[in-house]
Amino acid sequence: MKRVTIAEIAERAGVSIGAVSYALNGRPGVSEETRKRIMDIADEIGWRPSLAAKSLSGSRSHSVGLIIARPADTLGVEPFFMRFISGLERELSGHRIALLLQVVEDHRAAIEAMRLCWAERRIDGIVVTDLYAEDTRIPVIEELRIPAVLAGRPRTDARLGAVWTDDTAAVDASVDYLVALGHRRIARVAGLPALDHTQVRIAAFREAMARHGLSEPQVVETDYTAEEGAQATRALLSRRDRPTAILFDNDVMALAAINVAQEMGIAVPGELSIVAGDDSQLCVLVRPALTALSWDIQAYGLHTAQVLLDMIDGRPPRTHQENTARLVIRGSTAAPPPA
Amino acid sequence: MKRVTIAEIAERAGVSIGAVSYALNGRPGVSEETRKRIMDIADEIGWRPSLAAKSLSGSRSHSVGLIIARPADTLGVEPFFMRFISGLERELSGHRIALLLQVVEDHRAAIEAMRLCWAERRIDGIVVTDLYAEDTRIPVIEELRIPAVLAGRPRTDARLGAVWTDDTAAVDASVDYLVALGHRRIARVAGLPALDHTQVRIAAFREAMARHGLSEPQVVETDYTAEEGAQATRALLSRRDRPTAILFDNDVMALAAINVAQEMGIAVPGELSIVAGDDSQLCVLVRPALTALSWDIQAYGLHTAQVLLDMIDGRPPRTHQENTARLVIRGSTAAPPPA
DNA sequence: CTGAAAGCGCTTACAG
DNA sequence: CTGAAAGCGCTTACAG
Repeated sequence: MKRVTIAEIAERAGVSIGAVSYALNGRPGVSEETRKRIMDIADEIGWRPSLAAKSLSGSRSHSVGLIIARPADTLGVEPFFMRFISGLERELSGHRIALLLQVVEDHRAAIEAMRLCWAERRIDGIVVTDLYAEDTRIPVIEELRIPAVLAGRPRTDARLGAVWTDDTAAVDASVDYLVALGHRRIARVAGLPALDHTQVRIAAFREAMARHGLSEPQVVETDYTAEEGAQATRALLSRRDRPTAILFDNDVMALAAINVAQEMGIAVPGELSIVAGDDSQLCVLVRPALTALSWDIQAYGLHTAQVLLDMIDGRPPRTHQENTARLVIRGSTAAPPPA
Repeated sequence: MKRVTIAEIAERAGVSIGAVSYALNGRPGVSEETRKRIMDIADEIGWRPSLAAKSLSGSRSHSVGLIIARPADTLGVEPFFMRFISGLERELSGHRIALLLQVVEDHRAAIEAMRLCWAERRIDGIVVTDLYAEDTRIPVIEELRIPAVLAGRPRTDARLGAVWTDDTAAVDASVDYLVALGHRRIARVAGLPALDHTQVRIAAFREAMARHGLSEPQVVETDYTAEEGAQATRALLSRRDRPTAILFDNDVMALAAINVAQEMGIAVPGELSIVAGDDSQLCVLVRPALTALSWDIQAYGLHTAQVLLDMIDGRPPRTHQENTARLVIRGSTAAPPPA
C-alpha cells in the first residue's frame, strides 16, 4: 500500500509541497482559497501526517512519558494508576499526544528509561509520580532539561511543573471529624515513609492533633500492604492506652484492620473507629463499610497533563493544588466508647 | 544542546556514515576491527539513535498500541489492566519497544484511534483486549493489515495472533469442586454478555453441569458491577429452589453477594457457597475469604507481547492458550446444608 | 570491505 | 502570496 504524502496533495492541487505544509499547519503564506482546496484534497485522499517525518523535521515526538517505578506485582493492587492514566488521556488525546507508558522496578531503572527515551527523542515531556522526599530522578530531569511535571509537591530548586493534592486539608478533615465525635486517642498508620506525601500527611496529623490539645499521637509507618497494615494495627491495639480511632493511609490496610479488630474481639465502630485513606469500591462493599477520604484522581491526572502540555508548548511551568479531597462517612466510624 | 549524530561518529572514526550505520546495526560490510572502533566511539560520546530518523527511513516506529475501550470510571475497578500491562512491558522493554496506551469510551472510538495511529505510523502493531463475540474492530484491523494479537480466542477468519485463557478448564474445575462437595443446585452470575469469553464460560458451565447430570442451571448475565451482582444474587436466592452455590464472573460481584446473603439471613458458606471469578487482594481480606479462580495475568500479558513482536518481525501469527487458571480454596465454600 | 548518494516525508528559511 | 531547496538523522542499494 503506497503511502499518501503531501507530495501527492501538492501535485493534485498544483502547488509546491511547501505550500501544502503551510496550508495544513494553518500558517500564513497561502491564500484562504488555496488553503481550502488543499485541505479538501487532503481529506479526500485520507492523508495523515507521518509522525516520524514530522518529528524529524519539527523536533517534536508528540508523545509524553509516564514511567511508573513500582514492583510489577504491587501495581494491580491500587486503582490509583488506571484512574490517573485515564485522566491524563482525557487531556492528551484531544491534543493528539500519545502516552508512552513504562513500568520499571525502581528509581535507578526509571532514570535509565528516562535518559533513553529522551535521547531517542521519543518523548516531549514526562510525568513524575510517587515522589520521594529525596528523589534521585529530579536532578537527572533537570540536568537533561526534560519538560516535566511532578504529580506531587513542587520543589523550590526546580523549574518543573507540579500538581498535588491538599493532603493537609484531608488529614485535618479526618482528625476534626473524629475529635468532634469525641475521640481523643487517635493513631495513624502511614504509608511508605520515603514518599514525600507520607511525611506531609504525618506532619499534618501531628499538627492537627496538637491543635486539639492532643499531643504525641502514635504514628506507624508501613509499606502500604495489608500485612504491614495488620501488623501495625495489632501493635496499636495491644497497647494499654489503645487508640479509639485509627487513620490508615490507604484502603487495603483499613480493611486488614477490620479483620484484626475482629480477631481481637474489638468492635468496629463501637470500640474502634477506622478511616481509610483512599476511597474505592472496596470501602463500599466491605462490612462495616469504610469511612474514607475520597480524591478525584481523574481530575488530578487531567490537570497534570494540562500543565505538562503547556510546558511543552513553551509556556512557563505552573503549579496547581487539587482541592478535591472529601471525607465520605460510612459505617466504620462512630463515637468512642465511654471512658 | 547539539544532538550527537552518526555523522559525528563517522568523522571521529574516519569512515562514512554508511559504514557507521552498518556497524551499529550489526550488518555485514564492515571489518570487526572497524565495527569495534565505531561502537566504542558511539558509547563514548553517548550516542543514541534518533527514533524519528530510524522510523522515517526504516519504517518501524518501535511502538505498539494498546487501546482500551472502557468507560474511564470503570477502569480503576479491576486490577486486570495494570497487571496485564506490566506483563506486556516485561517483554517489550527488553526489545526497546514502547507501549502506547490509549483509553477510549467504546469500540467506535477505538477504531478511530486505531486508524489514526496506524496512518501516522505511530505503532507497528496492536494488542486487542475485551473481545466481543461480534467485534467491529476485527474487520478494520484486517482491512488495514495491522499486525495484531488478540487477548482472546482466535478467529478462524483472521490472520491474527491470539493468546487466550483456558476458561473452560477453569469453569470445569469450579463446578467439579462444588459437585464434589455435594452441591447440586449451582448457579452462575456471568459478566457482560457481549464479551466473547462470557459466552464461552456460560457454555462451559452448562456442559460441566450436564456432565454431572445437573441440567438447566440458572445463569444470570450482568455488567460486572457490584450493583448488578447484588441484584442477580438477590433474585437467585429468592427462588424456591435457591442455589446452594453460585459462581461469579469476578471478585466484586462475589463480594456483593456476601453482603446480600447476610442481609437475607443466609449463611456463607453454611447455606451458600460462593466462588469468585477473579482472584485479588480483596478475596483474601474479606470475611469469609473468597474461594476464587486465580489467573496469572502478568504471564498472559507477557505471552501476548511475545506473539505480537514475532508478527512485527515478520514471523507468522501464533496462537497460544494460557493454562494458568487454578482454583484457590478459601472460606466462602463448603458442603451444602443437608437437604 | 568502504564511500558517495539517494531517499524516507515532512518543515522552514530564503528568494522571487 | 508561492516555488525551489536545504535540512532533520537515519537506512540502503549501488558502485568501487
